[in-house]
Amino acid sequence: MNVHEPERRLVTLSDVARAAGVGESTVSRVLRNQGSFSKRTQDRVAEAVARLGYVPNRLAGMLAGSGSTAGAKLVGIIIPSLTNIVFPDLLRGANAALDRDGFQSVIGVSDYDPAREEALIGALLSWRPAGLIVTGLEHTAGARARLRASGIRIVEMIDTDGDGLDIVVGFSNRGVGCDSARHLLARGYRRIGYVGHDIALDLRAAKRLAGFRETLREAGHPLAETEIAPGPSSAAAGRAALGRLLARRPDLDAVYFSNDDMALGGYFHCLAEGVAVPGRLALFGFNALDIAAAMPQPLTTIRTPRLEIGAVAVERLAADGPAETVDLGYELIAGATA
Amino acid sequence: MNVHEPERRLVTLSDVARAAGVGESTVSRVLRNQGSFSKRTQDRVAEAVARLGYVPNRLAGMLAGSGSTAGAKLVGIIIPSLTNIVFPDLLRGANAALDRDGFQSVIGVSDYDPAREEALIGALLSWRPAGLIVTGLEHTAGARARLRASGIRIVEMIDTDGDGLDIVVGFSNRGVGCDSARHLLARGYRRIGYVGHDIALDLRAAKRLAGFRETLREAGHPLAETEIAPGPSSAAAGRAALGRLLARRPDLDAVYFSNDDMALGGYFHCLAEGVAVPGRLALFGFNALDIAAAMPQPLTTIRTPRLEIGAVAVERLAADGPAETVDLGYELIAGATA
DNA sequence: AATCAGATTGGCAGCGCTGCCAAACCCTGT
DNA sequence: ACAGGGTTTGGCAGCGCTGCCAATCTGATT
Repeated sequence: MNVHEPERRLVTLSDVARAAGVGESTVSRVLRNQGSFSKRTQDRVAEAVARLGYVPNRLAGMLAGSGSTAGAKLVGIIIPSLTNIVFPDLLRGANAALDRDGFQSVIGVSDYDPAREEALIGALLSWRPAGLIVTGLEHTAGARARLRASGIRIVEMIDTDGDGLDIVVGFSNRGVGCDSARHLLARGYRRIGYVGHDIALDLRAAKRLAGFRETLREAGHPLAETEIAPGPSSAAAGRAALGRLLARRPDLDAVYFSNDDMALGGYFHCLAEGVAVPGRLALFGFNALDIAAAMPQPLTTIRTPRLEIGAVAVERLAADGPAETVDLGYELIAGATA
Repeated sequence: MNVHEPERRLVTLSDVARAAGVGESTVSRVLRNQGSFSKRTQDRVAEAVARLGYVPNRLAGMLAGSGSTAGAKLVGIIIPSLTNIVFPDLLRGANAALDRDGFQSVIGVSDYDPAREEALIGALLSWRPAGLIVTGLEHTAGARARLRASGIRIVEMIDTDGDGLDIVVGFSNRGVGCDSARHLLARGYRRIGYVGHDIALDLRAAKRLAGFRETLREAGHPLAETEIAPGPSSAAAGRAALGRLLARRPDLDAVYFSNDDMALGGYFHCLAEGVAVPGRLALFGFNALDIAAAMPQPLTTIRTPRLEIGAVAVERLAADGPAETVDLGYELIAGATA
């Protein structure tokens, strides 16, 4: 814009060194509080930093520091979506642990698209992170290859039903489905339906459904009917889908939802249509959203350790233990709807 | 771990150059698809990249590229929270635009703490981003100084009620409060209360309340009573707070909530206690969450252009227009609760 | 065959910081 | 006054990549 602008170069570490009358490495040591230096030097450096408004350049720092022990204090995180509150929760858990350990994070959102995930993996690896946290166990062959070739720590979170590349932190989605089914059976429900969202997008939901279905079948009361809403989960989708399901099968006495969003929508349908819950129809969700607990009748659902998963994922990345699967479990919340 | 491990150095650009039998700068040009090179060279480079599994080092790239025109394709984003779906939505909008323009983002979460925001600004600036997107207009003096000194583009999003540092993208929260009040007045409600969450944390909510309160006062029907739930907004907090409010003032005929989460909780309270909505009590929210539209009676609320705000924020960062305020407006959704 | 503009290409100096190592100091004890 | 062991310090070579510029090559033109 202004041709005469003196092309203000940003303040660099060597500017600080000059201003403080010390060497560059001394400034570097003081700023990282590493190695030894006198109090006097420290004060002079601090003064110069403040006076010049110096902001360290992490890019340069990480570049220079790489290759050696110190390494990058950076982790990449890939989640499939920001819309479902579950994933921001994972980030929240991870963030807390990240801050504690002085790490930074770079985040990628795959929109449930495996190809996009693969691309994101490449993008994040190019930051040379100390580790990568991805969601789920299913990845394209290319993604798997890249992760393996990267040579860094990998954490796959949320799902423990399958083989992981390195560290896996989560719980058994299959188990969730089984336990959900057992609960409904134990309460005496027999004509049970399922309302889900597009399962191609959400492999974990598919695993829950598989466990649920199998448990019902083994008990001799096979899943009576399913209704899949197109697109991602939402209360609106759940409400509409339950409507369609009941239109086809008015005899159902319980419905299992792919998650609480859908279940909440189902509950709204029941309220709107005067379907007594759980007398006439029982509802069962998944995730234990805060909002589900505030309903007039608290939703019966499964609490998943979302924050813990994020936190443990980061911990394991930082530590350098062996490859392993950490099952954080889940908890059935017996609400008033089933 | 393994002492004998050949200290596998990662593949670098010069390895690729050697493998492809071309110069480093040629590889660089091909990879960035910039400058000119022959088809044959391109193929050879592509082959070498694939064979060696080369992953470019962005750190080095950005370091080298800085100082010149090209500059960093990186923006920093600071939001106060991940819990409230509003902020992930902003990220979502920003992400879409970011991808389109080939930018990467680094995200910071301030937990509504101004001091933490200031620290995050420092942390993000050290990535030498092309621009920074922050939330709201209120920052500590130190934060403001750092932003100004950074010399990069700054976007403050969501709130247009005040002076911005550079670019401001959002809507008038004060206006939202005013229009909400006018709507309730127009519908004939006179004994109006307010249910909010900790306002020290959420300056935007405070501005809405101020506009709401003033409009009511001017109309001669001042706000009858307020109830502030401690902590962040949630359905549970809204439900409990409405309970307390009505216990004190059973005569209220309408309640304005700090947002839809709180309003949803309020609605649940009404359902649970048999308070007729809107006959006995009208409810008015803010944000137009998807879930609010799926309620048996759609919530009357205000739709905010969250995705657009994120997208426009990024666009303005990338373009280099003048400092200005972009008001994206909002829309009153007349539901069935008020 | 010589000439010339334009297309391709390679070499190399940094970008700002950290790691390594030698140099300079600072105290003791003798 | 001098050696010996720790504490501070500064110099400088990279980290891997891009920008700049000169060198080389290409094909068409004269």
